[in-house]
Amino acid sequence: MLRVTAIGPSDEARVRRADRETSARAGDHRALRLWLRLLTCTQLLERHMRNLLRLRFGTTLPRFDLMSRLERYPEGLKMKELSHHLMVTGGNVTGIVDQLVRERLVERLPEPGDRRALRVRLTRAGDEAFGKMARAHEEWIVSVLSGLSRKEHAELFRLLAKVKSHALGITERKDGA
Amino acid sequence: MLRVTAIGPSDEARVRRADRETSARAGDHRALRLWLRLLTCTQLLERHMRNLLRLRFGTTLPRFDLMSRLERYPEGLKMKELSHHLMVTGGNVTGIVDQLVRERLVERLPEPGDRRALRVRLTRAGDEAFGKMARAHEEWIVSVLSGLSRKEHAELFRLLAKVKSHALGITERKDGA
DNA sequence: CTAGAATGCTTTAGGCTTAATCTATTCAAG
DNA sequence: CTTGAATAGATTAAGCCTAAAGCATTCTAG
Repeated sequence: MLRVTAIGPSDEARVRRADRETSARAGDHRALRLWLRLLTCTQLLERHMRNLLRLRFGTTLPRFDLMSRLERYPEGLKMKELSHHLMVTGGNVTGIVDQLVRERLVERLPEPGDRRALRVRLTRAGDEAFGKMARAHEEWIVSVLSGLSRKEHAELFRLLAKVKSHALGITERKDGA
Repeated sequence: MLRVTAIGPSDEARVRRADRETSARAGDHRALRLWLRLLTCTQLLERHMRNLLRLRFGTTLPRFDLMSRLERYPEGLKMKELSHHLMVTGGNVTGIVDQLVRERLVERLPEPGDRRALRVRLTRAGDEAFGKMARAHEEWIVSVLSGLSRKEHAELFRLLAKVKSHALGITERKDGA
């Protein structure tokens, strides 16, 4: 029941694949197809990264992201700041930091002027562990995106910026209609 | 500690936002920045959709996705096929179908020639419920992606296709190095 | 026919994520 | 100073998702 219509890679590839966006119907709106493709792409790459992080380093993407953020702030970040940077809820950050603290990769320090707040920082061990992972991670990303020319990279970057800023404009209105 | 260097929207927007990709350092590889932007964009849109589905219809994106897939196959799909289409594990599909069955939106039917397999199909109620949601969903998508011209849509679509096919080539190799 | 492999699905354990709620602390108005 | 609102973080309940293991059925060599 797969479409055999037009564009795309080899026949084998078309048959082998039947993911979320491949079989969008002809009548579907352009925007819908674009969204499905965006979603598929991201999931594909994200899954690839998750697998590699798990197999090579026994860690997960959220843990890696959090450490990656801390690595840019040697003085540490408050929980609130972390949750803002990572675009996740505070409760989520609490859980991930808990694990990393257990593994001695990050530490919670009191925030001098505010007894409510905590400052989270990479430990020395965390910094070292992150360094190794970051180098590998960047190689993986470069490799998985190497199908595009430098020019295409730039164009994709530009278009995504536009999507992002327009979406921000919409989602920041309190209701979404 | 935010970069105040170059491109981007207004100053307020730059300050207000501090998400995952905004503060990538100058030395980071192009590919890394592109990946972070792709991730941010997708998450932004995905979160928007999740919120709308929850607020307007009391449902979730995975449930919507599954029903959306079934809607294209009136004769139903086997669990295996569903998990392939949705790019998730079989166990995951089992759980989501369980819920939808409880809500009488889909039904499991025996597969005639194979007593191991099950065929999952929208019920009449499920089909009606999905119709309403799908119309709203498409409007939301069109709106959130309306910042791009028709030409830009096409270009983004093309570039993502390239990313996707290259990534598929890589992730299909058994190891990722 | 009959092992043994493969397949379709479910179950389990564990991690991620959210919204909502709670506690402690800080801030601001009177 | 005191009261009440706001803020920082943690906790809880529920859903999503995965990898791995398990069960039943089907297929395939011999």
